[in-house]
Amino acid sequence: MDEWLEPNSHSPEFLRTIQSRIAASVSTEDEFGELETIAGSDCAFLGDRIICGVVLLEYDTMDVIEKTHVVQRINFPYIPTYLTFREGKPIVDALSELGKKPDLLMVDGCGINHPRKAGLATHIGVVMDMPTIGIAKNILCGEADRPDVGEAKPLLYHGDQIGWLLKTNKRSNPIVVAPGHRISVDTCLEVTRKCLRGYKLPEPTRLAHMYVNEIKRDMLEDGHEVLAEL
DNA sequence: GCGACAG
DNA sequence: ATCTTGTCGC
Repeated sequence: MDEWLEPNSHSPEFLRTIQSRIAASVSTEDEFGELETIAGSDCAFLGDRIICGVVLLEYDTMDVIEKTHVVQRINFPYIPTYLTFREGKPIVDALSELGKKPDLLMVDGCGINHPRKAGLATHIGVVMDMPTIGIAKNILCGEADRPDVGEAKPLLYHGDQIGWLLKTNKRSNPIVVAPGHRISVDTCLEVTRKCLRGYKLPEPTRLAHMYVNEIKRDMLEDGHEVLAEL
């Protein structure tokens, strides 16, 4: 349903209806085979444009296979719990430009650790019917104890575990890891840990973040006349 | 009613 | 997310 990423109405009631349908379709079971590739996505902003990039990696080595990106006009404001309607479409478009679909997508944002169980990673996972994991730098909802280095503490919400607070290294604040779609709470942590290379963020998301910022830098140097700026 | 609140 | 240099600490 195209409506689910670019709603005709921006009324909170309508948006919540879409999210409740997403939530009704989420699976937190491990529904995927052996992982050969994994992709990460992230977005940057410049003027009235959103730059979305996707980096495809080889799962075993974390070697980069391919990168794709799209630049679109921003068509929705940032409103907590409605991030999907701002970054969802661009991510799906950049993802569709990959020559080969990833076995799993790591998204910068929440998964089921969302007030209505429909974070960005979950929304994209359901719409694209693919396994996804949400990687956030801050908690949107839920509570958890502070993990020690290398440790993960359960993120609880209404008595249920919806993800983890993971401290990936000594100098960084813990990150929030949660299932997006077609993956369990335990497995999303396992996969995320295998993608760590000493940095705060797992490689898929970290490289996607660097990628979109490179593009943004290039846009500022070259033809910035395309931008509406202020 | 007040505060919190992914990017 | 974005505006931005240096600086404290391991």
